[in-house]
Amino acid sequence: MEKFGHFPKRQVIQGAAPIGPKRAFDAQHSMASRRINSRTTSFDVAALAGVSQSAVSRAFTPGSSIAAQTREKVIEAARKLNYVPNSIASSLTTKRTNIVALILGNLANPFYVLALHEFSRKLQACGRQVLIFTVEPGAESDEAIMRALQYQIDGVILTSAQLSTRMTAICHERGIPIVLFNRYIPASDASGVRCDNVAGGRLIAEAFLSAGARTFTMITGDARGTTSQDRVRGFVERLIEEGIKRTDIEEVAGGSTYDGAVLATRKLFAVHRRRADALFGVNDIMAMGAMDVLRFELGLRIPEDLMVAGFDDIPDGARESYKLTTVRQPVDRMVEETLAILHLDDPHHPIERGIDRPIKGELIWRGTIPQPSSARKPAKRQLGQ
Amino acid sequence: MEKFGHFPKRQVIQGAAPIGPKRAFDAQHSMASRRINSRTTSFDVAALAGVSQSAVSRAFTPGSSIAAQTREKVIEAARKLNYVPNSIASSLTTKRTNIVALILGNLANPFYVLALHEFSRKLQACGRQVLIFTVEPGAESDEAIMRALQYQIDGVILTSAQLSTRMTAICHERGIPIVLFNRYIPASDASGVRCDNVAGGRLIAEAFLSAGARTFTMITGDARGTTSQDRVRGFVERLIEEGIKRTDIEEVAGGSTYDGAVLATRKLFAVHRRRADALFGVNDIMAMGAMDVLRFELGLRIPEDLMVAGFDDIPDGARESYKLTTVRQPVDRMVEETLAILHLDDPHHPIERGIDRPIKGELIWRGTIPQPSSARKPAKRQLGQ
DNA sequence: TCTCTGCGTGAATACGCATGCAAATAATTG
DNA sequence: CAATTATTTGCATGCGTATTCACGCAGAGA
Repeated sequence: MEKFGHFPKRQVIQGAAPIGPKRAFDAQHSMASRRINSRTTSFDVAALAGVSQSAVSRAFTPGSSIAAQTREKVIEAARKLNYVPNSIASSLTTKRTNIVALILGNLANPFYVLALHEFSRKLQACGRQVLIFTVEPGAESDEAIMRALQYQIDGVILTSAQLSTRMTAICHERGIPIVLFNRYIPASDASGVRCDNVAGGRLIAEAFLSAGARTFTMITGDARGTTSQDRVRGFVERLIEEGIKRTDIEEVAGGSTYDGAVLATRKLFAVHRRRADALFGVNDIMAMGAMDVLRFELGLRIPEDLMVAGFDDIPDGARESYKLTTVRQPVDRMVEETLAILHLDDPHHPIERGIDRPIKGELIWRGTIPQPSSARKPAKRQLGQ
Repeated sequence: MEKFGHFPKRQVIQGAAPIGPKRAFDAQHSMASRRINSRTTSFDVAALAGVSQSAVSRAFTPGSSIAAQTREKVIEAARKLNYVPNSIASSLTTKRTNIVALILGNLANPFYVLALHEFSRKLQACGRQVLIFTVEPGAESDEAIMRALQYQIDGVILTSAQLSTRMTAICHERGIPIVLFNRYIPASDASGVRCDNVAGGRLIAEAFLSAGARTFTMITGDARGTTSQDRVRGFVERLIEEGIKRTDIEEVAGGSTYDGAVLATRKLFAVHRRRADALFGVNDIMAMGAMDVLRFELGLRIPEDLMVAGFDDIPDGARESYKLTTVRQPVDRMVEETLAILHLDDPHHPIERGIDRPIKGELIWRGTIPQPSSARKPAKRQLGQ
């Protein structure tokens, strides 16, 4: 891809009326405004409103020192010219772009779509923009972060992608906060917000146990991330406490995807002819992949023949086809915490390093585990309308 | 939200070695680089490499006039300082941000996630960034577009949101191309790329007819958009051609969402006790909502008791739980065409107005319509790995 | 050896806006 | 009414980079 291009010079119109040195500026700009693609600038507005460019700037800067009447004049002139302030230019002086980079590693998992939506909503609500970077699942995020830095973003949010120590350092060195979403890196300088995955794993174990399960299978996710590991850990921990033998818990890697879980389930049950009472998909999308294989390829009934649980509580899992019992990750609060750690409102706030903020999830009973008597109504969640 | 903040002035260090006026610039910048949050600039790199700032700029501009040896020196110095060019500053002079605004109206429909992913991938591949705006479904996109304009984006892509004539005009006036994705507005200045929805609707009708259906129901989407209308039109058109009576085709609005389709289906079949051979969900997500009601609330078998078809071919519909027969929208080509109309590579290309580019979809046979003998293997599509 | 190209280079400047500073005006007080 | 104080305003400048212009210099041709 060629980066260079031909950018036309401003044409100097010769026949213009003679003007004094003081008006040179205005003239230059009003000439320019005839050109196609020329933006109208604060000078144009200033000229029309009969004030200085500073006044225009102030009119659009909340809290700055300007008379209400002047502001109105300016706003009116701006309206006439369809003027909008150039955020790019403004960023150059303020050193704030109001842009946050969101690095997405796995859009195939609806959980991250949920997160994206929530981030976008909340950031838009406070006048920021979201710059998206998609990274192939499991790939390094280094390149994406470097690109983000070029755009002088105010902060970086990283979901499901690897983060190198070097990148963390580079961001911090520049005063750019970076927060991991739904993961954390132990003993790292990078901060992160996540669900309390260990506790969540325990909730699932608890649910299975309460329904009488004694032998278990797990489909695990990305082995490099703590997220999957922690869920597994909490799950196993709780089972062991209850006297389950480790040999009665089998795990297979499902790569965090639906398709990966399909393969894993086939291997587990069709090839190895594994018998188990319960299957824990370390996230919902994998649990759903497993369910489809169990039901449609192996002819098993859920939960009668085998119980299933997931983790995340994505909207898809709530549908009648799955009615997946799961642990709800409180996306809303997680997003809130993530933004809080970014301190977008206060550029001078020292960067929060090494924070690990686990947030409790909640067990959502639906149809894939027989429910004890002390039951509540099944919960549901929606995205959008 | 306060926009203003206190930005510390650069501290002038007094005890610095005496320097000539020529080096004042360099000194200022190298002093600055000690400050927290200070970016290293092209001047810093220039100083270290022993060249002028122009040379640094040229080193990072492909195709510019610079000796290979000089470029290397500069790149080396930049590497040492972790320097990356400031795209914001560069945009100020080039008038190109390499940012494209993507306005999303309905992330709850995986089709748009698919599109987002593809846009992101393709744009990143050619060195552009994607600035995301989410708009509540059905809401005006005006505000989002105005925000995008502030950021001097190079183009706007609009999915599933209303576009006012005024906004189209404002964008065009500024030389910003705007393209509708998956919709078009008749007799409008705005260009758009979409699937050939009429033809797609006909494909579905054809499939139903080939399986022997004679009475039909439809769950329709957004009545304001042409997308749903066209699919319905093609569908009905083909049925009428085959001698189906209009009274044997009923339609209910499903609001383009899963939940809306659930309600619509209940109304249609549970309340009105409608009988029909086939149900056409105007998009996959609605067809899936309908299927879940038909199967789990009404106990109907698909396709034995009732055939179903969707439109889009989202990955979710391909799963064993649904195996939805549908029309595949060629996202890949649609995205390509959309970007082509944007002409990002050539800022001087006149804006393409009023283009309507329909792209043929393809019928994907899966399990929800009994398949005639001339069958192919069911197709599958994936997002991500 | 001396012009004629043409490439490489540095100095200077513009891009559009925010802000420190000082001047000017308005509001307040004694 | 004069003396302050508070509020507005304009001027000038800087933010970091791309690009124009003019100049230096090496190799080509005469």
